Amino acid sequence: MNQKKYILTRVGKTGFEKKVDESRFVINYQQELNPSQYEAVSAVNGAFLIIAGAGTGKTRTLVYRVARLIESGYDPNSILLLTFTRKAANEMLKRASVLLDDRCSKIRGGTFHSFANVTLRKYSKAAGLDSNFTILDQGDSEDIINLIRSQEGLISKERRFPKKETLNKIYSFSANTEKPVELIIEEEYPHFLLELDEILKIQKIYIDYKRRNNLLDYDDLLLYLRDFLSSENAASKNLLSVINFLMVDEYQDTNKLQADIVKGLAGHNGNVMVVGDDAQSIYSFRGANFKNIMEFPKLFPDAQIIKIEENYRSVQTILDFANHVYDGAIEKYTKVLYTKRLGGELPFIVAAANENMQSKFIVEKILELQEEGVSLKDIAVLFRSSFFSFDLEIELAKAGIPFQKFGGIKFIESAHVKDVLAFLRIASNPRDIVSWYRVLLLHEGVGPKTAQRILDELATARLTIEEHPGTKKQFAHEKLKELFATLYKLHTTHAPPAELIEIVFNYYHPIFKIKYDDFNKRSKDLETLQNISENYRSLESFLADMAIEPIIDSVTDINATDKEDEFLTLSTIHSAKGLEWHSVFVIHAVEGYFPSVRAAESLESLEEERRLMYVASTRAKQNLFVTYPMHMYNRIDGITLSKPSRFISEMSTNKAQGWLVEDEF
DNA sequence: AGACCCGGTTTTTTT
DNA sequence: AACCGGGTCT
Repeated sequence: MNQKKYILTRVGKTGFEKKVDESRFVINYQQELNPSQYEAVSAVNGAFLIIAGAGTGKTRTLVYRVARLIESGYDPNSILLLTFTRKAANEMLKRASVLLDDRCSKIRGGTFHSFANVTLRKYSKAAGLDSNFTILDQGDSEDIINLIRSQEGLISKERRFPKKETLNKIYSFSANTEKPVELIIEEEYPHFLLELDEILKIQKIYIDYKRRNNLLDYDDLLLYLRDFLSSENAASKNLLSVINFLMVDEYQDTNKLQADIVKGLAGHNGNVMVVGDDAQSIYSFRGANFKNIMEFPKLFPDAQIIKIEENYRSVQTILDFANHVYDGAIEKYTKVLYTKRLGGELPFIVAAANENMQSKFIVEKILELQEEGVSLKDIAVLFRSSFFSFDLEIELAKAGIPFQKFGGIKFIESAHVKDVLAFLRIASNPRDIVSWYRVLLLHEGVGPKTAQRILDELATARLTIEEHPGTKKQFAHEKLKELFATLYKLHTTHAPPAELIEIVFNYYHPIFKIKYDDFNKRSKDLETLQNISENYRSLESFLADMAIEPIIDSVTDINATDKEDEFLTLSTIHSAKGLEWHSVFVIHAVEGYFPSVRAAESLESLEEERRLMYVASTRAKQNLFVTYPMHMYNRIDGITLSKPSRFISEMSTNKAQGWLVEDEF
């Protein structure tokens, strides 16, 4: 293995790969790619930063590089492709397989988090973990923090103390940016500076709590991975010796912690290619900073920079519009997007009398587009926040237009799904206290206090999963006997997840019916959960995927025509990242909504809103409609006149056409 | 004391 | 839809 690595390095340094005989490849790379794409694709050894604007064929470039490396004889298993979502990873693997052959699907790929999960379970011992650790989602983390917060007696009216959401955000931001909590509070939450000691104390208890109970939150996955990679132990060397080529997509949205992981994964041979676009950085709330992409050469001093500027996606009029949006940015790196797709209609800026008119306009326009032969799957409606689409969803349902919504409340976050998963999580990891708490609270007569007492008993091992509390006088609830018996059965039955879910359902069903008035609607979600579980053989992988991967959205979001594959896409702009459609609507372009009021506080966040508009408008290939309601309802003032978003009011008149929709429908 | 019920409030964005 | 706070019931 070592010998091979040595030879490869030599070839790279002598520039051998530049004289490769192209005819030995199945794919004609030079012909199918433009010169800058080709330069990126044919790169083999070394560090590369690819700056690629929207729609310039980023994915294409990565896909071709994978194919070329494999054609060149490298083991697919030695290529690791980190992407932003599982969807993106699968898409790339699929495209690469079509392009070349099935070898392409053998490469390693996924998100930073999913890669961390797989790696940490495989090398759990070396990473200092139990292999059956439970992954906490954001809600779980908040629940634990809240529990600690109330135990510490920090909830009182006189004292203004950060809420669980805020605490979690502070800790997470600290982990992702690698800045101390103290600094985060100074910079972002100076009003909590007086509470610093308590905030740090809670963090300490939280960290300790997770460690004791075999729990990892999202950030821990990355933290443990980083530390594992930088540790000098045999296991991590073993892993690194296999990974020969690292590729990272959407690099502009990675943060300091992820940059360290990149360094840890590629530091041993320096073979790394990252692809990104500073103009599309929209994840600063997760600690990403668009300037980080420019720091890449600091991480790998020999890095070569390749720019890809020709856009293949959109017509020129849409690019002009998008470029104008981005022109307004204060800090930017010059980049010119151009296309050979001249012509195209000017983007529309549509003012509707009110929100409902906006929805009706969109429905009307979609029907028109369909008549022109545009398929529903080529149309998307994008928005800043997921609740902006509520009114539209109703109108779409009335018009019988099937749609699927991405972003916003997810199937997995709904209370009833979390209930079921909690049972399974206890079965997998009896030390999963959050799940115990959740499950205990489902029972009549058990509230926070009783649940906490039972948890204390469990923590001190005076009570175990096999010993129902009915034997202890203080917990003489008949119901709990049955609960413990069920959990014990789940814990000891080694069966596929689908069978275990069956056991949970039997127990949970009566509770479910009492707890939720709308149990009929919700039971569809449970069916879906069971269907998903059929695909898994082990409980652990099922639970891990449910925590990390954005599986599917709530069935309640899908219009009656369930299995239909022709549907309209409704999506938050964040979830639309990397995707494209023939026609795109961007709704609610109103000051206070997009850009959001919350962004008004700082220049940086306003800048990010601008990039968000840039991302939204560059999703469109042929038609772009930016709409806004002229009147909006708000609880305090009733119906008020709204102000169009600065991103459209500053648009020069030759870059868009204005339309007005009044109550004519 | 602790559980439970009601009603009002509040929603950025994601792993 | 979920969270919080306050008031009431057991």
